[in-house]
Amino acid sequence: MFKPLDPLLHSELRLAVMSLLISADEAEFPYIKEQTGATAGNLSVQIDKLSTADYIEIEKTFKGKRPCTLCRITEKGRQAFEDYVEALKSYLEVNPR
Amino acid sequence: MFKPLDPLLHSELRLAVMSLLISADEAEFPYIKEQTGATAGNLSVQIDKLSTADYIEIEKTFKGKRPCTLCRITEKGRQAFEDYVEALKSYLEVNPR
DNA sequence: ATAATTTGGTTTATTTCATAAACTTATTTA
DNA sequence: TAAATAAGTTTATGAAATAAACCAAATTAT
Repeated sequence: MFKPLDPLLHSELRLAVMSLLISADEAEFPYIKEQTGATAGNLSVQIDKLSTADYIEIEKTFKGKRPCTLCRITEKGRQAFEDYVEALKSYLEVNPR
Repeated sequence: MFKPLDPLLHSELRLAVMSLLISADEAEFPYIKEQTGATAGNLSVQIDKLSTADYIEIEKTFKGKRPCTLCRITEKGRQAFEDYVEALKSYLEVNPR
């Protein structure tokens, strides 16, 4: 009846990050921070978790002289997001009985 | 960009409970337990929270000689659920940029 | 009849998690 | 060169989800 919800995605901030990355080739840490309204610390932690799960990949580069953290969604992440959305539907649709 | 998600509803079990009650006049504790696969303890706690927030109302009756806990969604709960679904969409829709 | 089991939960404890606060290092700007 | 800003990371804390333990009444088995 109710499909289990991937706990890694069922989190407001991580879901927002994934949502951003789904429709962007890549995004920089400060951009994600601004769009989500998250604090840097919280964002850092959540990005770590997504990265550890291989839902996203992190590239540490430089933009001029400043460090720049680039985030990209992986195929695994894309799939997980799709599955999550699918699972959510089982909660949101009105189930006739 | 991302609408905040009502933390009371952004919980797998509470969302499942609300989802059940949205499409049922009323439901008994054991039925909800069975449908959600939750343990009685967890369900009891989560139902309490929904009830404290006036998202659902609890009626303690008897079914023959046995106690029977009946749950019903309130108008406030129905509205909160709708708002939650609306907010969720901001995370799930692919945002063109 | 009474002991064991089941039903229908509640209360308490534990573990995880989200978030914020504090800190670090390098770079600009005043 | 001192202060402020940028770009994060690490640590600490408070809340929350879940499970485990518990309780009372009713039913079933011996």
